[in-house]
Amino acid sequence: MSSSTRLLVLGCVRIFQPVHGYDVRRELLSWRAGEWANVAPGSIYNALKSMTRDGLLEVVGTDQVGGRPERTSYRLTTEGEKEFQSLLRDTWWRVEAPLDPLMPGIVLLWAMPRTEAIAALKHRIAHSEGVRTSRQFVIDQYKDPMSEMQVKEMLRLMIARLDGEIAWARTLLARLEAGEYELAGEAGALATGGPRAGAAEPVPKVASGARAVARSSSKAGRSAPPAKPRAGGGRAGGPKRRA
Amino acid sequence: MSSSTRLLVLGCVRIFQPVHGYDVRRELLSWRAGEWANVAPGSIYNALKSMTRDGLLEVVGTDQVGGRPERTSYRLTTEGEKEFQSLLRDTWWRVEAPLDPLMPGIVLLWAMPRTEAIAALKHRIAHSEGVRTSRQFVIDQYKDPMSEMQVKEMLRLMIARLDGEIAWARTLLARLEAGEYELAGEAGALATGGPRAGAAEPVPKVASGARAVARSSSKAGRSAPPAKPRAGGGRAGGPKRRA
DNA sequence: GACTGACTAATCAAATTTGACTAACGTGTC
DNA sequence: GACACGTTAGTCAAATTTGATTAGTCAGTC
Repeated sequence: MSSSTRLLVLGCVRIFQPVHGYDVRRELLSWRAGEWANVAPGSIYNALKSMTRDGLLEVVGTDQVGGRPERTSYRLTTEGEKEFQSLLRDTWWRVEAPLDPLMPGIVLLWAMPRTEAIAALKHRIAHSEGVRTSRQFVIDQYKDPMSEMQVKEMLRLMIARLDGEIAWARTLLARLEAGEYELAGEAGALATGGPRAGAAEPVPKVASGARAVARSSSKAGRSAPPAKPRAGGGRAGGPKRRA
Repeated sequence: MSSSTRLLVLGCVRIFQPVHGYDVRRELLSWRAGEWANVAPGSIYNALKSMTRDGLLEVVGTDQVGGRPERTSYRLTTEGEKEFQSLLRDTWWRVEAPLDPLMPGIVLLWAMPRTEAIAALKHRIAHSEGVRTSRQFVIDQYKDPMSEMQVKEMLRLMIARLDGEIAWARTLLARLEAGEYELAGEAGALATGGPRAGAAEPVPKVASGARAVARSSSKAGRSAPPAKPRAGGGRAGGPKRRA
């Protein structure tokens, strides 16, 4: 399973050990972990099992109350404690960008009419501001000193990310309202993305036109299929190409 | 598959149709889609197949060059075009928080020594600023007018999110340096998270102590296992509990 | 006292994801 | 020409994820 799930389950067992799966599940769900990590019921029981197989957890025993399903209780092994420390460290030291559900939308934004894009952006901004306010409100109201850090810092990070997204959305909104970019149904924009104009040329084996898509710092020298330039002169999957 | 993958593959086929899987794969990988969405080779071929089964795509034909594996070419059906529009719309109108790999770290931060937490935060800030600069640089250098929007806006959103995270990290850093919160090995903090002090009480069935973890706006009234208060008085999975 | 609805504790089939692997083909080079 | 190396095109077993479903318990209520 993903290292997030491993860390979360390991951490949860570590706190409450010995615990059984259902308790871990309730705990994790009470953290709203389903909203920022992959923790569906099945994932938890699976994590418990596979980490037991890997020697990170061990079964303390099983009990049964009435005719209910048996409960299996787990606790960390020494290995598990090591792995927990290691995963926690990794999480904090490795800087990873979160998987962003909006990215695909951005890459394909040109396929939307400008009016809708503008409307959607306005909606996103308003919505995000609402969520922002509500989160801030929770922080301000929150009094339990015991879970100060976990809850408040989580909320603060959420707010910070929201702020970032709101700022970006405003900028893009301004650009779109100013007529920047070419969206669906405009000028030379392609409506359905059918075979590109100019696709007549039989895609000659050009040597290696640079295709600078998000050429960032991290992970230099990947061995993945290197971008091959397409007919049309190294476009990055863009829709445009005047006929 | 996830709707991100569906949208991405559908969008890609839509642009280049008719295309075969390998081309979609190369294109998506050239978008660095693997970094912000689930697009491994297998996922793409699977998406192609299952969307064909669902009637969103149709096979145009197959060809073969020499003794290489056969290539199957796909294009959108009318259904597929509708689904594409619908997914794109959804992506833009539904405001979803990205799955954040740092959240588990925050929830479990108390299990780390303060010195390491501070060091890690400093490292994160420095690293993020570096990435930020590099992204900005790419934007400034980027001249291809054809893919202006896709590339630049993606980078701008990444930068905006980074800015948010950096701001948050600075704040938390300041708090930690000021001695706020109780981390591993400090005062009444629990070292290993073993059975809580006070766990002697056999977890009586308390009625319903509110357990306000990230009680935010969205999704009121979930039917998920509602937080059951634990022995120890409604702690939110926190580590603390003075003996 | 039967019924309703919520809670407990998982399980399982189906769908999805991963990424190493295959196997033919091209190109350069010694 | 033999060999290394990268590319093309996709496959497949294994691991993981999903979430509906099972099946019994319990508190309230009509």
